[in-house]
Amino acid sequence: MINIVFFGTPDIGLKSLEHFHNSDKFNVLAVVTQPDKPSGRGHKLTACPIKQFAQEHGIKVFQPKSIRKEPEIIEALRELKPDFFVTFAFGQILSQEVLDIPKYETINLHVSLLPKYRGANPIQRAIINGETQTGICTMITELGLDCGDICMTYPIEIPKKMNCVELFELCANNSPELLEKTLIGIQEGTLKPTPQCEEGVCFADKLKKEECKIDWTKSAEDIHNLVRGVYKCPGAYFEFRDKIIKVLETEPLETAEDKGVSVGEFAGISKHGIDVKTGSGYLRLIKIKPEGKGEMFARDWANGIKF
RNA sequence: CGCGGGAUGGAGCAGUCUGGUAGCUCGUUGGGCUCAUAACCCAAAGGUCGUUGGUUCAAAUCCAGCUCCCGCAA
Repeated sequence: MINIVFFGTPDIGLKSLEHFHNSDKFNVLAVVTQPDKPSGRGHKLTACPIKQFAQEHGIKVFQPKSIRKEPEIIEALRELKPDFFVTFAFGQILSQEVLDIPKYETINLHVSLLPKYRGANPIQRAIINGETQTGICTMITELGLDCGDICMTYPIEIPKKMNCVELFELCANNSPELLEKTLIGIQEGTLKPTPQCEEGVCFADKLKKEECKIDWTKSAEDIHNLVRGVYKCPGAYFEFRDKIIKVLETEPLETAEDKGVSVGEFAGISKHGIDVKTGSGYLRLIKIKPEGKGEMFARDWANGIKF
């Protein structure tokens, strides 16, 4: 039986926590997660998905504001005598004092093929940049940003039409197995972590709202990548009559025919969607979500607009 | 009590301020035109206007309560 403490916050780690909880090879001693925050309409305090799961299954929960500065929690973790810490989208930086607690190691799961896309938003950045492949990997957590030695990797293909929510799910689904193999490998001493290659390091910065505004002078392909890369979180958008129109699904068109409109204007409306001229090629808007409204086909939206 | 938008035939909207015949763009069904069509023409079906109560001769519209959906912000 391997004793672990799970550090995580959003639902991408839920599958992994669930896997450890249900496995008879592992024992989840406790969960460490971010404090409840006001969220949603009405600013009600909301527990994160990891905390909700832990509470429903009677797992002890710690919620430090900053784990480095709360000796009581650090002491409590030490007394649990864990074999491993597992971190997965926790959202706080650990201190060396914390890293030294587990008997073996602190293992982090990162959703990219390191050393590429270190940082906060690797999944979305990979899609925005038009990557055709990414992956997940486990690593030894060190003090720097996603710079520890790599334990195991698992590549994942990104089809041209996949959006970030689908990719999130793929990563989440493949994570439990990789974590399990990593922990067992390290415990048995059969797995030797290897340092990251310093060549090819790049960072996936946090997404800024401004980046999600569609710049029609870019190519149809680039905009398409942005749309699926930030799908629903927070969503690519443009403005129309002072309203924000989010774009959920698009398709770059092959046609080279010039329809005689300027960049950013609607070149045609068909039952398939709305075609917009971009800096290079045309982009067909298929599904959108106007401000204050639900998700709808672009065609339906156009029906209600009086041009 | 964070700020705001919305609920009207199957879809998207207008109409609400100023109460008085249920409207627009589509979709569906049938018919016509055409070599042909996703194009065009004609016709039809389809709505307790979110819900409850109030005001009124009369409420989608005015007043009050309730339910549900969504955007911002965090």
